[in-house]
Parts: sequence; structure tokens; C-alpha cells
Amino acid sequence: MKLNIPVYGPRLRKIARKHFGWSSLRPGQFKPMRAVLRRRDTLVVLPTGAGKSAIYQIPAVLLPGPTVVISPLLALQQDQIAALNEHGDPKLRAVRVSSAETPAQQRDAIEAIRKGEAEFLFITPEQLSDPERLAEVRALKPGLVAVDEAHCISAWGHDFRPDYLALGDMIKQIGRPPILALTATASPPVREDIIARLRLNKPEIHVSGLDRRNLFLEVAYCPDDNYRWRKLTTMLDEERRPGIIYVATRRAAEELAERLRESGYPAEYYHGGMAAGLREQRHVDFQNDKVDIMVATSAFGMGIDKPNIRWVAHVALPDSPDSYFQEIGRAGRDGEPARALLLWRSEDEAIQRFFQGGSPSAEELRELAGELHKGPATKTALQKATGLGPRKIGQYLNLLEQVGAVRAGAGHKLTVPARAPLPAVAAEAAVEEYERQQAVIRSRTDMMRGFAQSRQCRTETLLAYFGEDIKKGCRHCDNCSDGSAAEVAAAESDGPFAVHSQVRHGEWGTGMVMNYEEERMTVLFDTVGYKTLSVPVVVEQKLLVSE
DNA sequence: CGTCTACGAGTTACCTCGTAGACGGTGCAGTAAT
Repeated sequence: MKLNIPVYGPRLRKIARKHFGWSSLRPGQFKPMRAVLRRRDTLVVLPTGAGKSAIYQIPAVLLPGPTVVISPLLALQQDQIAALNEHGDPKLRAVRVSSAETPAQQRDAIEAIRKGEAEFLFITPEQLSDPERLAEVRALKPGLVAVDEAHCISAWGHDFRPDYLALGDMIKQIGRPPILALTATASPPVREDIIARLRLNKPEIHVSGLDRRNLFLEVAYCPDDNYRWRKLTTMLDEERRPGIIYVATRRAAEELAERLRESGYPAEYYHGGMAAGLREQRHVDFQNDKVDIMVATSAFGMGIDKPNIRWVAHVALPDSPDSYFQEIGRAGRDGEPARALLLWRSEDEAIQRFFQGGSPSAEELRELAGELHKGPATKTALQKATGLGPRKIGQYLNLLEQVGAVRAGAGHKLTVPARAPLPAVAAEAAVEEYERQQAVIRSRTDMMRGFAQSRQCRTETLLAYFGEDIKKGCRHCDNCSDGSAAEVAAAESDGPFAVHSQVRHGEWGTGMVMNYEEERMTVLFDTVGYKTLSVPVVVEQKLLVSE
């Protein structure tokens, strides 16, 4: 089928006006929409609040067939569905199938899409991992798949929610319509992971809006907790509300909220261990300006659509600049001045290293690979046979799949492909693959600490990490304000390799030059992630060559 | 990898120190008990 849409702009704008009541499209929206209409696979990196959802919603009205929206959280889906159905427009009607619906409701939802009474089907990767569900969705002949919060593939797919890694396969099996992947932040390794996992075909990549000019970036190193408390309360005394304080653990969230309340600051806490009802309540209260200060773990994030957040403070060191950027990006969506304050201690890094986990056991991997050789088996059966936990088995199967030792067969069954490596070889390769992935993840934590310690313009450092440039000096960060950014910039001479040029290292292979700062350079290597090198050493010992 | 807790040892106080061991985030879905 060929679409005849010679001029996209007027048509897109017309839909925006007619169905959404918008008089214009925002920057960063038009080009990806055009790519979607041309049926190109597309990856969009655009801060939340910049109208990401419209990028699939508006083209969906023009494209034949329903749109499948993969979205990670049921609560988030609920809000998005409510927003769509509020239009009262049958062309924008949304339904979903999830564990929150009864079987009858699930049938009705599928039926509504099949009859053309609804356009959007919201679904989780876990739902699609059920072959029967997959077949139902395939029969709907979707014209577009939108993967919302696509960084979840990279952040969660490798262990926490392994079904995310199989999304590419699932989409292939529902007829492989064009894919639009959306996220608020993604560094080059995360983008590559998304593209590889979803098997995007020559995707158009649109990145915009990373320089948030109304956001003042500040970092303070805190030698101890008392100092950190004083810095935090000073900020609280100066700033308007509401705001969010991110901490690393559930316990810290509860304790800090309590301590703040005792000191007269109206704070509540939020984390993943709370009862569902209370969580929902806290979330609603925050949305409705009934909570001034929210102390939270990373559970508080996706789905917060609030324009007037005046600051985001970190009483912790985030695991990566990706997470950090995502979290501070929630402040100042109304365009008014907002503050991002990072209060870190070197001890904070320990908890992130812990979360990143240890090595998988080669022995367990070998046993699992051996078990698979006994014939096709379900994940549950394998779990019983090996005694491995559900989390571990998902992670192990993903690793074995990556080294060609297992693949999804008919039904729920997993099989060993022809010419698969022997169990011992597969286990060894899987461990190596895991270690390669871990190296990249650890390097992102290194970069987070590097950002915290940098005297360079914060925006420049952050954007360099994402592979973007700004003109020297953002003028909305601490280092620009106190002159250290200018000092660093003045001392800078041209590096031996151009920024964004390809280089090769004897041990680490090929990479891209990302940034120079004070005699040091950052290179993003394809296999080991981000590395910081001393420029004089690189030059003297000829560690790098141009590619 | 760091923090917190419990507990035993060393002293002779209900107190200090050292140390072993537990714990630490993110959510889907399906099942079992009300």
C-alpha cells in the first residue's frame, strides 16, 4: 500500500488543529512525525513535556491500521489513555489489555480495535510475550508501533524486565509495522541498544531540546551528611515549591522525609515498596499541589506530568548521566526558572556499584544451557529443573540468546538453535557478553562522577556525554556563574583529535572522542563504554590513532 | 562497597570497641487466600 501524502506539514497541522485543538506544532515534533508518515523507523530523544506523545498520536490518525503503544507502567498507560479519551473523538480512542482488566474487558478492548472503534492499543512487553496475545494483536494488523519510554529496553531489559529485550522479536511477529521509539534521554550507547534490540531498520534519529535553558545546574560535593543537610535546607529556604528530592534507598526516603517534617518542612516520601493505594494517593497529591516536597527513590518519575516543579535535588549520586538528566528534566517544564541541585558524597557511588550487580555464575549458565539441550522447554520448566530464581533465569536466557545458545521456539518453548555452541562454550561466551555490558554500565557511573567533579560548563559536559554540542558556556550552571568554566575553557588548547572523530585504542578498540577538559579527554568506546584519558599521555605514548 | 545492627569480648561502666552478617531499586503478571 502506498500513501500519497506529498505535503506533510499542512496535513499534520490540520490534524493537530482538528483533533487536538492545537494551533501549531512544537519544535522537535514535525520532523519525526514526517518520518513516521514516510514509514521510516524512528528514534526520538526529546525531553518530556515537549509533546512526545503527539509524535505518534497525530500520524496515527493518518496512517491505516491501529497503533500499538508499548508503555512500561500501567499507571502511566492509564493517564495516557484518559487523556486520549477525553477528546471524545473516535479517531483517538484508546483501549488496553493488561492484568488490570478482566478477561471480558480484554476481549472487548481487542474487539473495539478490530471493529475500528478504537485506534490505540496500549500494552506491556509482558503481555506480548504470551503467544496467544501476540496472535491476537497480529490479527489487528497494526500500522504503527510506538515504544514509549524506550530507554527501558536498555535500563530494564537486561535483567529487571527481560521481556523488554524480546520486543524486537515480538514486533516482528505482529507483522513488523514501522516502529517509533520515544525517550526523554539516551546517550549513544543507550540509543544503540534501543536500535539493536528493536532491530530498527536504518532509523531516523531525532534528538532535540537537551539544553534546558531555564534550568540552573548546580553540584556540591558534601564531605559528610551534616554538610549535605545544611546545603539542602538552605536550598529549601530559598526556593519556591513544589520540588523533588531523589535519594538512593527506600529507607533514606522515609527517614529524610521525617527529618524534614520535624524541622518544619512539609515533606512526604514515595518509593516502590509502598502499598499501591498509598502510592497512587501520594502521586495524585503531588500532581494537585498537595505535597510541597517529595522525597523519593527513582520509582517516582515516569508519568509525572507537572509543569510547575521548581527544583529537583539529588541527595545521592545517580547511576548515570542518563538517569540524572531524566530526573532533573522534570523541573521547570513551564519554562519558568528552575533549579537542579546535586548534593553528592563519594560514598554514594557504592550503592550504585552494588545495584549494578556481580558476575553471573558460569556454572549455573552451563547447567541451564545443558538443560536446554534436553529438548524444548518453557521458562517455568527450566526454572524447576535448575532451581534458579525467576529474575536470574530471565537474565541468563537473555545472555544465552545473545550468544546464540537459545532462541524462542513454538509456543512458550525455548529451543537450542542448530549450530549452537556447546553448554560450556556458551556459558563462557555469556559471561563475557555480560562483562562487556557491565563495562559500559560502569563507565556511565564513572561519567556521572566525572560530571559531578567537573569544572567545565555543566551543560557542555552533559551534552558532550550525549554526543551533542553547545556554544561555549551555557550561563545557567554553577561553573559558568563562578567563572571556573571560563577558566577551563581558556586553558583549553585544541585536542589532538577532533570532537566526534573516530579513534582506535590498542586494547579498547574503536571509539568516538566526546569531550576535552583540562588535559583529559573522554572517549566513548564501542565495547567498553566511556573512558577518560590523559591527553599528554595519549600524545606521548600514541595511545590513540585516527580511524 | 558502605551502613547499620546485633552481639560478644574486654572490663568491671551499663560502657566502648571490634566485627560478622544482613541489606540495599526499578514492575509486570498470575496465583492464592479472603
